[in-house]
Amino acid sequence: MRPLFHPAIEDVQPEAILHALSDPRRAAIFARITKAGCVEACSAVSAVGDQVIPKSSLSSHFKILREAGLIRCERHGVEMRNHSRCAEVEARFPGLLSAIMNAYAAS
Amino acid sequence: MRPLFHPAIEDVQPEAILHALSDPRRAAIFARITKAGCVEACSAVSAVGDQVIPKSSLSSHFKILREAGLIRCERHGVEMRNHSRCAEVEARFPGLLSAIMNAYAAS
DNA sequence: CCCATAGTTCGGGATTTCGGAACTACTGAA
DNA sequence: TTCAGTAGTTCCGAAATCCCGAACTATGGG
Repeated sequence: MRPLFHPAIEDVQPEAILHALSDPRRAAIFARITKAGCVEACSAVSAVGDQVIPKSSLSSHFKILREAGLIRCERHGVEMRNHSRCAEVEARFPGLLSAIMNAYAAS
Repeated sequence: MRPLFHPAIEDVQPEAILHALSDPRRAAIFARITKAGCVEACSAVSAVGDQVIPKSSLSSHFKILREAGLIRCERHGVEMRNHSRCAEVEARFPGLLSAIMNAYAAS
């Protein structure tokens, strides 16, 4: 399997990050990956709140997060490990991710 | 003319703000309104960069910014005055708007 | 092999966005 | 008061995007 595309941190665009996180389900997925020590399988987040997410939708959510530069995905056997790129993104856009996650937590 | 709808600051949702600002043109419009002492006519931002924005599109951009709680619009004679709600939003979601605007400025 | 599991891709229906044209709201001048 | 001009909104069809079930691919264990 060919390795998945990940943008270099300097190619990461604010609009892509805002678009990715403007969906509360994606924001919740990203928050969970970031909190969970930066490693988790995709299907581990098969539901957000009480809402079940079909796996085709889930797959596209992960793709959007990945292409926005928010997560890094690599296959380990049959499952995927998802690492948060939180630290890299924070270095490039200081305060952005923490402010967004705080805003969701406060709402 | 009936007054335009504006959400109360406590009803403002992070996803609406992120969605509104995930479009670089809307982000540029918001930045301009915020910088320009919080007052400006809609048609004063008829272009962003070298890209002309048709007025029906401009109207919908302003509507999205307004309904997201980012700006306050009121008619004064034939034109509209747009005030940034930046301070209110910063109070509700500390650091959010400044981080977003900095990210755009840095990219 | 064959099966089970984890994700991806495909397809087409629902939703959203875009922008030109027509419309409304307001002002000032004749 | 009527007319003309300016500022924005609404309408509507085309284009783009989102959503999710079904089919498919990739991997590992019997």
